[in-house]
Amino acid sequence: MTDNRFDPSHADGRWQSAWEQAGTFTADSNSDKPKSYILEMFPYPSGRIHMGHVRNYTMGDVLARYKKMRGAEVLHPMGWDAFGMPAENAAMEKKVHPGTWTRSNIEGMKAQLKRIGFALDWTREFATCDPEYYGHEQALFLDMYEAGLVYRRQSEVNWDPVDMTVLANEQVIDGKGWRSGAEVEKRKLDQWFLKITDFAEDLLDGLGELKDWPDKVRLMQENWIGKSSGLEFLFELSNGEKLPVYTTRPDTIFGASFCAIAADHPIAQGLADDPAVAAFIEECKRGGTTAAELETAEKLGFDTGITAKHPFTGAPMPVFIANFVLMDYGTGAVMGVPGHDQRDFEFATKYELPITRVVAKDASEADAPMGDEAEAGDGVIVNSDFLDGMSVEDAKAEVIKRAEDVGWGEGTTVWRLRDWGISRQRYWGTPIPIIHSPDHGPVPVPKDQLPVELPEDIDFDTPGNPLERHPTWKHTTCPISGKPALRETDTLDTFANSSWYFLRFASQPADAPFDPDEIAKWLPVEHYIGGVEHAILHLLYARFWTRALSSIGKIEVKEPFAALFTQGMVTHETYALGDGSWLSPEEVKKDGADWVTVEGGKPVVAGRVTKMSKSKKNVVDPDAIIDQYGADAVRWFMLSDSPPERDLPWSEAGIEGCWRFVQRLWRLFDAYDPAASGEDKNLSRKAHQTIVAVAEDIEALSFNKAVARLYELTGASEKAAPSEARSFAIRAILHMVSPMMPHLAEEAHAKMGASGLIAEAAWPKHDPALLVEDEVTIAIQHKGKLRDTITAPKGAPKEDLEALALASEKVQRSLDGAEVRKVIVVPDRLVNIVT
RNA sequence: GCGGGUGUGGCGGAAUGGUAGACGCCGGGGACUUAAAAUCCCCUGAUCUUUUGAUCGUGCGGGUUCGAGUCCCGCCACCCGCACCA
Repeated sequence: MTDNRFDPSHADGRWQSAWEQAGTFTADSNSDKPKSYILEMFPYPSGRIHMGHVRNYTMGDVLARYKKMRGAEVLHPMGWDAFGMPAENAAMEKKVHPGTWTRSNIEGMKAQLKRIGFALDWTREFATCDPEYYGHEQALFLDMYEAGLVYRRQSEVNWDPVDMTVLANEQVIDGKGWRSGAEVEKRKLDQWFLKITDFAEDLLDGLGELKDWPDKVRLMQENWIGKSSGLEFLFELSNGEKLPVYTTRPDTIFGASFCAIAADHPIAQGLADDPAVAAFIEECKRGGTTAAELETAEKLGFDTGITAKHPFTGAPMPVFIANFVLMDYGTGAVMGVPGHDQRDFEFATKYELPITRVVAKDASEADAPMGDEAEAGDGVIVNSDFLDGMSVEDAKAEVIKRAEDVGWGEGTTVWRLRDWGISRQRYWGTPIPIIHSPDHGPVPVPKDQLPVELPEDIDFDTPGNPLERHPTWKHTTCPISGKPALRETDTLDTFANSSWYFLRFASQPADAPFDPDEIAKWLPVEHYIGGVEHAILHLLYARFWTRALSSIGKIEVKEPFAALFTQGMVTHETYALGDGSWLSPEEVKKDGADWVTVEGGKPVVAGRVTKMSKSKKNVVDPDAIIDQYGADAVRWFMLSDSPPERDLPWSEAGIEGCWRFVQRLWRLFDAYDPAASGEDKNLSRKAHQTIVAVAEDIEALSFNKAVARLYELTGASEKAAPSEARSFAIRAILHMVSPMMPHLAEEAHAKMGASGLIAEAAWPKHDPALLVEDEVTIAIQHKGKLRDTITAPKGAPKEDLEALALASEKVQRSLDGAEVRKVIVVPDRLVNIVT
């Protein structure tokens, strides 16, 4: 008996080699075909590929292979986001060079990716730690420097005391370092910044054109950019100084009863000689910034004794130092309007400051008492002199106009977005190509001296930046004077590396970061797929670099990613012993309805389905699964069942089901008879309908639906007797599953005697004439409930359907002699009888 | 607090306002086999009913409609972002 099974352990490797030898997935920029750039977020080489990568790259792979079948020249590259702190941590823990560690991880992960059979153009592979890549990045940095988009200033930074480095605001989560989890400290350091705020308006407006991005991501970016408009104006203080404040509610200015300044505001700092003031400032800094702490934090203030003169009434108002005012937003000072701002309300209540109503539902409620919270809503201005009776909107404009006329203030726009601090006191990153000259200050490294390469001989015996303490590396000469000078020892934030890699994939000349003509051919990326965790940081920075490079004439394209898709996580059930300690899936087995340990049979609690994570031991290693079931079963699993944007629960039973289907298909392909004759109208129609539907599903990234339809057509083909239509259906299935299960498809394709690679084949053609049903099932309802179904010719006239419906025995029984008042007929669908 | 999302069988999930539960998984029964694996066939929302069938059923409460998982109004629960941003 012949072994009629598909054997991935032989087939997978064979076809992977065949594709590689044929250069099947090498993108040709000079092709006449329409271009299609499919990109998944490149991985950080942390050690091993995990199921999340497999899911992400399988989706992109299906799109890439599908696009190729539809006649596109596809660019589907892969590379490595290779700089970053884990490599340095490994260096410290395992005494291995970050480069060695990274390159070895890349080698291992590349081998893993190859086993899955992704249709990647490996000729374009690079790692961001390649001197060639980061050298070009340094060139781009200098281009931005020359264009005035880079500047250096002393700034208070978020200092991570564990990682000994500066963190971007985005990398501080609840007051803790995003990686180390350590409480972030404030330090003043000279830092390099990129002027992302110059592009705040463009980045915000650009979101409107990104129709194929998830609304969620666009909203998150919109909030992050945080545009607000209002009035910035000056208060004259009793000590002769002037205090600038910013408000979005100039309409409520007559309700102001105090001013509040941040603890690190210059005026507060100027008063810090007073021990009481100094103590209060200290207290403000101590306050936590976690959600829970902020929620419950009491509004605290310190009355400076200074008063501010109200710009309209001239009334003196106390100036407080307050713990709820942030120095780095607006001017670091606010006017307090307790009636219409909740924070001000709480503050005024505590310090017994006047709470005046200046907005009311209508003019007659001007004297309505305030409740126990501020009224931030819309209404009519009251108790406000010349503003009385105006709408909030009109009053805002009027106050701004008067301030500008007299000259004590002006309408402004304030952004939540800050410039991007890119200096990192780290070794494993792109060296910032600047030389600090004693005579000329910071001087760019001449471009012909790029790349500024990292030294190999470094030590990680002590915390801090190894570049800083390297004996020779930083010593160089000033490019202008030739005198001894020092290199900048900070490296670029790793997010810089991932801010332009998609350009380098599209074009990689040796002597330039990219060729703009090549970029124009491929960009924007048609589908960009990755995790939603990059919704703000990476995606905003990448958009910024693209716009910045566009603004200085390096490229034409303004938005890098035409469509974004954020896929869900791969999850798995968790298992724990009674004491709460986690168990891996291999350590447990099912005993009837219960879970027990494999060894000892101790009872196990099957817990929540959560993201695969090492700490919960619910990780499934792709390699082990591929060993057992081959690449195609895993790929099929990744596409089945769950919609791609939702989480996908991994299960042993599920992968076994996929494995069974792989074999089912194999048997079906094996039964293929090219010479079969005879008709099978139903199967033919189903095959043609499936060709259309699966294409639509893939284009909508609804892989789970495409999978379901392929199951259906497979089932129907299995049951059908040999016919020409069945042979057509089998060929169609073969081609339609080929982007999803490419190894099986190639193997079967070859076995059927077809020449060439199915990876190079075209998507099956459907015949529109064969899509049409000639008979349809009509639902018959009585009072909106289904009573019977009948079969009728497609396009049957309404009267016929009505007659057929009324002729139904079941319908007559349901009617039970009642008078038919109305009959609704939807052609080819249903008849609803109303009594 | 603000913003966004989700809610359908034991589970993952289908369903242009028109037969709810396609497809897959789990489960049950059977065939084949010395046996097992593999494979194949049947059943599988709930309740009642001998069959025919009937009633209920898409988080909850209303509404629009001949007809609502789908549209409208009001709630609830869970998940994810952001957060003292003036």
